[in-house]
Amino acid sequence: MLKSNTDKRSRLIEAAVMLTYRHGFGATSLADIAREADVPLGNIYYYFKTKDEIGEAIVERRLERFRAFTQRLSALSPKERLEAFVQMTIESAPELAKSGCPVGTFCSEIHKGGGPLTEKASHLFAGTLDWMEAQFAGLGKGADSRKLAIHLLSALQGMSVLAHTLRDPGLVATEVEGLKEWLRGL
Amino acid sequence: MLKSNTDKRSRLIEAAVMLTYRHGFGATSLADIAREADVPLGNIYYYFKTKDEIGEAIVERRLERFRAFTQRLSALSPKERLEAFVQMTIESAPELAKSGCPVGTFCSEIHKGGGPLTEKASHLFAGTLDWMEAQFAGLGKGADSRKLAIHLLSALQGMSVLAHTLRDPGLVATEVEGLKEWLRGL
DNA sequence: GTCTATAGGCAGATAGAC
DNA sequence: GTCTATCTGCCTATAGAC
Repeated sequence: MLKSNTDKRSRLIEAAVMLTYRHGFGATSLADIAREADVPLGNIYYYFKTKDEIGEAIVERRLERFRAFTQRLSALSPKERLEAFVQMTIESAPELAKSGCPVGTFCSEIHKGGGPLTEKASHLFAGTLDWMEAQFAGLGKGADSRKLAIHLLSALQGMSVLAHTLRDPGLVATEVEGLKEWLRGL
Repeated sequence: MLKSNTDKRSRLIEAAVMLTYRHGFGATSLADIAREADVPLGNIYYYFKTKDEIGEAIVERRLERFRAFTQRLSALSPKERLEAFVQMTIESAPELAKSGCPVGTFCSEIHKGGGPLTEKASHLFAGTLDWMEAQFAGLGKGADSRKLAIHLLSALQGMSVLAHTLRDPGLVATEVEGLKEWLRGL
């Protein structure tokens, strides 16, 4: 019973993560999520009281994924970790061109609403920035670390917006090459 | 009769531009636009057959504004024009932190839908890129001009996404400073 | 050209049987 | 815990009087 419980809940979140990434949070209906997860519409409300609660679950799932990803980099040096992070964006260039950055597009959309989800969504960027800052600090960048983290994330976000809007995955490789050179020169 | 006609139509577009910028295109209803423009709801359909047609009008209005802006820079040198462009983002830092880049957030949202508006919205970025490319070409950058244009627009978009999501207008000044230095060094 | 009233559909959310 | 049926409200779009 607990198993099927978490199974369904997890399937719902996974479906919500994917559909929201592809079509946006507002454009994804609970019926869409239920169908994708193969769960009856009304049953969603046993797991989530409101649609916004699903939004919170999406944020948490993405945070978990991010933590899992950075943990896999724990054996590397700070500089190698940062390089691995930007390398990841090259590998996901096709998805970036199709739907943009999963974190950036979600945050942008949610922040236009101004509702209670806004604060929760901010954690996604804040968490990424904190991790990047820690890597730059590990590189000996001291007080500049935060600024460098913002600069790096900003560059990746801009690249994603353009690759998405111009539907050009090749743009990712070009911009990332410049970023890697920038990282090496630090 | 023609006057009041264009008046109303123009008021509707202006209201749509503003509300869509603040809350997103999908989250803005025709009723919202009608109320803001002080036009009865049903009367919208005399000017626009569908909501998507309002989206197209939004794109066109923004393109006009962009052309008007670049025309005001015609007396300057190519480098001064680019500097004026990035300077503009500093002046609009408060709005950027509140609602993001008007062009970037609109394009991001529309591109998730995949509808017929998508192509139209692309013109916004394409037009900006073409203009930037022409300035870099005027600087003697030749074949590198397109890449430089993409890099500049990408940096501005990334900055906007972060300023928006972190609600931090101060971030704009910091990033633009780096961009201005980059421009001077070209 | 302008406006009111409303159709028709789909969204989020709930009730209640099982 | 699960699922069907349904409520309520808002959305886009239309009909039709003026």
